[in-house]
Amino acid sequence: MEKIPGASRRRLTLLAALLASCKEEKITSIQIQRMTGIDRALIRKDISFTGFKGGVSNGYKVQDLLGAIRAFLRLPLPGQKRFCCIAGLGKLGAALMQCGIFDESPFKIVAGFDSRVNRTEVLSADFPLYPAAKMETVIPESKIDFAILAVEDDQAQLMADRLAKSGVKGIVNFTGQVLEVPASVVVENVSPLLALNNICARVNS
Amino acid sequence: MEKIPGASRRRLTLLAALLASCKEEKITSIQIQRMTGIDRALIRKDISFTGFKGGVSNGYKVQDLLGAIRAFLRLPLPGQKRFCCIAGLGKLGAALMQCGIFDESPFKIVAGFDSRVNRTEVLSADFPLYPAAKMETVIPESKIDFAILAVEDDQAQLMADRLAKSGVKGIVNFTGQVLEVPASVVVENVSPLLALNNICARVNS
DNA sequence: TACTGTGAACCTATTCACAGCA
DNA sequence: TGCTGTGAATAGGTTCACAGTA
Repeated sequence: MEKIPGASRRRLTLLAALLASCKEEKITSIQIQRMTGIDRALIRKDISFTGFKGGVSNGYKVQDLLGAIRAFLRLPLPGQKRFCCIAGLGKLGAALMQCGIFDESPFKIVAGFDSRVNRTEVLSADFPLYPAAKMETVIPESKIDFAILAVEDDQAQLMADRLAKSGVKGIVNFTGQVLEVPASVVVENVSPLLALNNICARVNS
Repeated sequence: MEKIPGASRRRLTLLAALLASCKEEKITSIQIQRMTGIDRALIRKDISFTGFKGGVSNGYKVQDLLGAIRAFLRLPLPGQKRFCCIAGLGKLGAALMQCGIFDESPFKIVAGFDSRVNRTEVLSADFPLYPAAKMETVIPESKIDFAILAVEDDQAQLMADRLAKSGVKGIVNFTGQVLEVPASVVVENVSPLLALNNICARVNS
């Protein structure tokens, strides 16, 4: 992929999510500005990075633009499942695996891990649950690329180390811990506590 | 607060989280670089924005630095609870309210809302659960500043509108929807799907 | 007319490089 | 020596302004 500003990449990912749920046939940069708060010139600039030139005087065709962004960012399509696992099957991890948000998505949970045997035995899912000790073998065998980390904070770094060692490329971090990972692993922090703190810092500034 | 780069503010919030769980007495910018991947010069620059000058040749005192960052960003301390609510008591919302991650935090969930009466009646929590129709009265009365949005995607914008109208200052958005909110409301997107897509975009770049 | 696409200007953010200090 | 703190240089990101187009 051609090098684009990291900030543009994040906005384009967000724009793809927005377009995916857009009911209209066409959309303009001004409408996108209203929906996202991002300046319309910046939106057009971001779109221009993708090489998409389909815009005409009354806006972009939603599906075409979405396709262009997905292709440019190499975002997975719903048909091309990427395999994920959940590490940590407490209340939150169990809810994530059961709540169905991945159902229509390009991501498929194919394994769950917990260090407590009773969790993997008590819970049921339409994919296998393993004791955490099996991570190093199951993750490569099941071709798992991404992990959702939902363990207790005090186990977070330990599990992140094992996920990294097992070869995952990315971790969605629900824990409050800041994870130290090799450069080959990317982390997205989605801790509700961190998010609330970020909100406080933004509100107070 | 003096104006600082938005990127610095986010990093300082992350640094505060890291320091809060740091067991050592002192820490250097190089150690922080190792733990976070952020360049050490940038870390020192960020710290200098807070006005903290406590660093000496063998690093920063962790507690002092943490205090300085919290004061500068006006982050809440565990003792000064900020009141929050959860909107959407499905599997994910219910797990968030029960999993205890807010227990030791400066955030206290004081209300839950769901548009389905059976959810508010079936679930139990140590704070009251209300039908969504009560949001506009309960939120101001209970002095709720922040909301955790965990409804189904198709209700997300509707609920965000009502939260905004009820006066919340910030929304932690667990849904896959991009929310359109007034400028007075800040949104932090923590959708696992968006996070996974961001990871894909970063991995492929 | 109302939009897109984009060079150029401007502003923000990051890195460098080094003085100052324990 | 090994760190912090910070001005200066560079790189990155955003906004402006306008030509081009349906």
